[in-house]
Amino acid sequence: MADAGVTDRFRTWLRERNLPVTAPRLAVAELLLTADRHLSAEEVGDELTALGTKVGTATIYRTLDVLVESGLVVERDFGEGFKRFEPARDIPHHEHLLCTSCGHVEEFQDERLERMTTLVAESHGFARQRHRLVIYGVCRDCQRGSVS
Amino acid sequence: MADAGVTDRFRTWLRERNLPVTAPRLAVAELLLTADRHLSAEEVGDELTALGTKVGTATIYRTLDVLVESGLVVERDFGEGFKRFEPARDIPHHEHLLCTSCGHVEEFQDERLERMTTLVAESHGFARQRHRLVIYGVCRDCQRGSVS
DNA sequence: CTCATTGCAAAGGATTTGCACTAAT
DNA sequence: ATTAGTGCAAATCCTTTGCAATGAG
Repeated sequence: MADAGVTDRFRTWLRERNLPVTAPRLAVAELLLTADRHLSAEEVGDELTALGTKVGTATIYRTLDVLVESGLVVERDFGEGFKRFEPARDIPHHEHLLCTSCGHVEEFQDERLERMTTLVAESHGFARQRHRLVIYGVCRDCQRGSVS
Repeated sequence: MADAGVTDRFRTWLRERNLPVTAPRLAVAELLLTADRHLSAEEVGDELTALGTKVGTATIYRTLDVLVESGLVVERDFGEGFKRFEPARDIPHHEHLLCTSCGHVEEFQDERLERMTTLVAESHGFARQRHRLVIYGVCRDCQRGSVS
């Protein structure tokens, strides 16, 4: 299965700096790197428990930090009161659409945004570092049926 | 002084729905409505204490809720781990620039953003509700001198 | 063996809530 | 008098930290 390869980058990254390659770390990494959704720390824990690979909360948070540091995972804050994590794909920078009804997240890109934010920052005397755009709305599915 | 008039809108709003017009509420409202910065709940409390008008934390949060409900104040989340509040001015919608060094906040407008986000949302099947854009960078002041 | 990681439980920061008490109308 | 608001402390939510036990290299 190709999935095994997903955690290899993390394995390598750990070995490169003589950090222990442990089962909990690999479990979190594999789950997150193959995830198709933007997961919260709690969700990561729940999914792992469901998979029979229970990992302590502290370890989850600590591993998430390591994954973010490794650059394999990106941390997101959509103003929900907690953070979500997504695998860092090749996409250089992308924005998010968040369904305020079910929490579903979609992504999109817009190069104009990059230029626009740089110009705005400059005109205010700011040295731009990054930006964050989130569009809130109701997704297709939620617009239809009841979301019980 | 013209400042007194600032809280009148809040007074009226409260009276209209038979809600008690209390000293703590007016204190929070006056401070916030005349603020020139985006304040956090904690800052509101500190400033009030400094002014000799100490208000309990719970009351501050409860009053902030009321103020937001009244539409006189707007709540912002810049991903700092806490919320900030600003008086709702006439500006229909504006974006923010946040200095990652000192926390200074500046605002700007861009009508194109409104249109762009609506189009993007539509193309993804989302019914757009609102959006949030924050540009992070280092402000002019922080780019110079040391920020001790 | 040695040092980093793990897990649990306690600690933290921001915000909320329960409740007896006080105040607005 | 009523009814809602107030402050305090306890409680919650998400996340971090202390520490003894465990495991990777």
